[in-house]
Amino acid sequence: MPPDEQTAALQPRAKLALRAWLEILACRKQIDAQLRRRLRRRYQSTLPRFDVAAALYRHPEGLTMGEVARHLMVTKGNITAIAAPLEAEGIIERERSGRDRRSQIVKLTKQGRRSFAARAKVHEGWIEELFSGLTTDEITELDRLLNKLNAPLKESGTS
Amino acid sequence: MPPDEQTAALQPRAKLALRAWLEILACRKQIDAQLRRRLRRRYQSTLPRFDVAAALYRHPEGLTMGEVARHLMVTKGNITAIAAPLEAEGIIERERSGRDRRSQIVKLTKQGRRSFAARAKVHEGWIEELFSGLTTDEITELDRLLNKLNAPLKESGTS
DNA sequence: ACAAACTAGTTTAAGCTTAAACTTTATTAT
DNA sequence: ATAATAAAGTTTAAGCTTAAACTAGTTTGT
Repeated sequence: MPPDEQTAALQPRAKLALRAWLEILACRKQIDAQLRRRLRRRYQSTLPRFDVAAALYRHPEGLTMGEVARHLMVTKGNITAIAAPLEAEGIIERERSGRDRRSQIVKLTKQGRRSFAARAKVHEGWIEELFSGLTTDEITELDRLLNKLNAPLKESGTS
Repeated sequence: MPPDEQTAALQPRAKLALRAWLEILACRKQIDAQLRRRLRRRYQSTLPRFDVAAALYRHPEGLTMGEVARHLMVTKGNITAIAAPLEAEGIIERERSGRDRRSQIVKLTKQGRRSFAARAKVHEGWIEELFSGLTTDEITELDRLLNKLNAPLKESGTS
């Protein structure tokens, strides 16, 4: 049998998708590495901790541990692990929920809000810098395509 | 000072980029989770091991440990860790390089090539399925945008 | 009331990843 | 030649992440 009849001719779409997937991985890895390095050098902190703080910043009323996990699309056990150092640093605080004694409400402390607000501005600048290769229209289009790609995948949630 | 004059009015581009970045993270996480789960269920294996095998499959002449690390954009220590189980499973083999005795040439074993070829076909099907939300043209455009985003970031390499 | 089923959060074990220190071998400059 | 420098790969410590088992508290069906 001719070796490339099947792989090359019949599946161009699969190859394209594979290329795009590898490119998603590459972009994510590069940007992630940059952000991690900068967070570490400048704040002696990490990206997962930043992400938890970001979720709580957007929800001043507080979130349960499980809600934080859902927002970040990770397991609950992961949040347990990240919350410990954040609490030790005085960034977050937890109180037992009145209505459900298994549950606890996690919030940023006053100090945590102040410190996150400052870091978020800096972080935004980093992102803009890392996206400097694209025009504003291209960024918009990229966001649209990624949203469309992501939409059908959202059904199966992390727990 | 008015609180939103700066953040809202002067930096729409940064907000767009931030949204796109979060969308990259979300897509990557969803697809990654799907692939990991399927590799585990079907082959009792992992994505990092698949990635190492893929790099070696594309280079039948063999690669040094450092070259594998560069292809995968991870540290050399990481490859050391992933190579151990792959070697134990009989997927890869290593031989000391003649010209440089620090170096070693890593290759897929015959069995490793056979097994990877089969898995790669299945994997490609999974990717195509996970990209079913996009048209072929959209996938092409997505790939183009990600390439453009990635290009300037490639300068600073992992080691 | 109360047993069964469920849910919130933690713990555990395993694997991935990095940065930095380290060992061994090569290269370079004198 | 040989000392300084650099490079290949490994090791170590720390942190992230998941899946699965577990604890404690809640809800549901009878």
